[in-house]
Amino acid sequence: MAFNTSGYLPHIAYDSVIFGFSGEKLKILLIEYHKTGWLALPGGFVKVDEPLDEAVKRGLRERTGLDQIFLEQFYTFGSLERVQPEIMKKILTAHDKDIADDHWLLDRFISVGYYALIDYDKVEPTPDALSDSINWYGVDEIPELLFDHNFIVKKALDHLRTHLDQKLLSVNLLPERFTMKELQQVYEAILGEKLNRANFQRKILSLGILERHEKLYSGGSHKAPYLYSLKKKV
Amino acid sequence: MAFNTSGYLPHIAYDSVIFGFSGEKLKILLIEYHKTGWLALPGGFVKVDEPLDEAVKRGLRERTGLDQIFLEQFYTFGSLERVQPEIMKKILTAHDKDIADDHWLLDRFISVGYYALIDYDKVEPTPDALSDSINWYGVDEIPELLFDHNFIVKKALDHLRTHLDQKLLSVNLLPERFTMKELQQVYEAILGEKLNRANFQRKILSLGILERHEKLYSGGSHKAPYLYSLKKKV
DNA sequence: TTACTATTGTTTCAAACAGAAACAATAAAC
DNA sequence: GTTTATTGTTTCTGTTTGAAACAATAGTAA
Repeated sequence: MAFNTSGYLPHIAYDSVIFGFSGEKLKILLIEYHKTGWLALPGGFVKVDEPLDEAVKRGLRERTGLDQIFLEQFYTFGSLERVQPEIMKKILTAHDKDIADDHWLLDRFISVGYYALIDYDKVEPTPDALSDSINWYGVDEIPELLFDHNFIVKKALDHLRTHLDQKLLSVNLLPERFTMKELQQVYEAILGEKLNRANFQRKILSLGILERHEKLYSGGSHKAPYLYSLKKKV
Repeated sequence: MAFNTSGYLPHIAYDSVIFGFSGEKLKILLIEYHKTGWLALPGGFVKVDEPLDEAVKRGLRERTGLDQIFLEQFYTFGSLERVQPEIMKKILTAHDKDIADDHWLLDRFISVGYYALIDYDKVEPTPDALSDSINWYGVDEIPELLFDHNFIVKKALDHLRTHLDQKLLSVNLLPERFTMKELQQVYEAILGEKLNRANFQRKILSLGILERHEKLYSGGSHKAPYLYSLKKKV
């Protein structure tokens, strides 16, 4: 075990699965590492005197520019298979860093998985020091990722699907005001199946947590849909 | 940050909420620390080359003597409020250990919460080196616990309640063969409310995952109930 | 102005489900 | 046999859900 003067807790990391909805598809953000072209989830480390949640928010702010976003922890990954110091070493050396064999980043890490739901259109994805680029990928066309990140994405999607309905989680993927059709599209993208329009509207409205606003005249030659927003808490 | 030759990962712990069902009430195991009388969840640490899940199983085996038990991770606790080195120091010194101020156990810990469901009657609770005793406490009469352990118990119960139905989780709290009444009592103890007998039977049987066996003649002067078990997977 | 079209909001109808109560079966005691 | 306590099943009713039809309406085009 290497001594570590980085200011970060050793052995502990987080990975975030950042979901956005593009208008038709559910997507997540992936970073591409310098030179190697390897893809992975955006993640980071926890400062020694920083709450875990706060560390994840910090990383998200740096990556997306967004604050106040929906963020939830879903699982902590602590297997041994996920430990691959050779990979980490290559990433670091590709970035022109000269790394000692006992550098703390080459140690074993246990990683806490978080997922975020954000308004796709409000984001300016920003790479960090180690990554060339950060881009959106549809959840049904995720390429091979480093470490156990494909597994992490799968777990995040599972979690999102089973908790979809609590308090209309999914509105976090839309702008403040949205139409019923947009909301249904988000549901369909997450669940990966078509839903019945009439029943969807009935079910969502029966939750009683949406507020109906003015109509949205889009210019189409048909009835204009209402805009909705989440009811403010009383 | 102190250097650590213990063979355990620093800064990472787990806490386990071990549920058992006594025939009427849902209970959990709590340890009492040497001399101080302080109560806490049984927990432990992860060896440097040990999978997280394995570490928790190991601890459970030592505490309960049981292997092959139902175990699930539910949340990871990483706030700063949970860091209380003074408390940890008192526990260790009460145990006649002379502890340096930079001992690794006094550092900040992030703790992964697991819960286990076990057959109450099969367990011989066993204290560890630091604890005097380990005993059952009804979930509605949990005393004040150390650190954030009351919060951890609450989160575990929440998680158990919302996931109760998946694959009849709760049968893990009963012996292999059980009556419908016993199963209903487990449900009632977990949910904290009475359920309708006829509807419960109908709902559970409609899941189609129980096998019906011979009747259980208890000696009571009334119709004998059937015994059930979980269907083996095909 | 008046059809016409595309889309959205609402209603209807039947099937499935859930909650409460009644009914039926039965093991042991008297 | 009769009685009693408990368990297994059915019936009745009201509610929810799924699929389809119906109604409303914003623009387009004759």
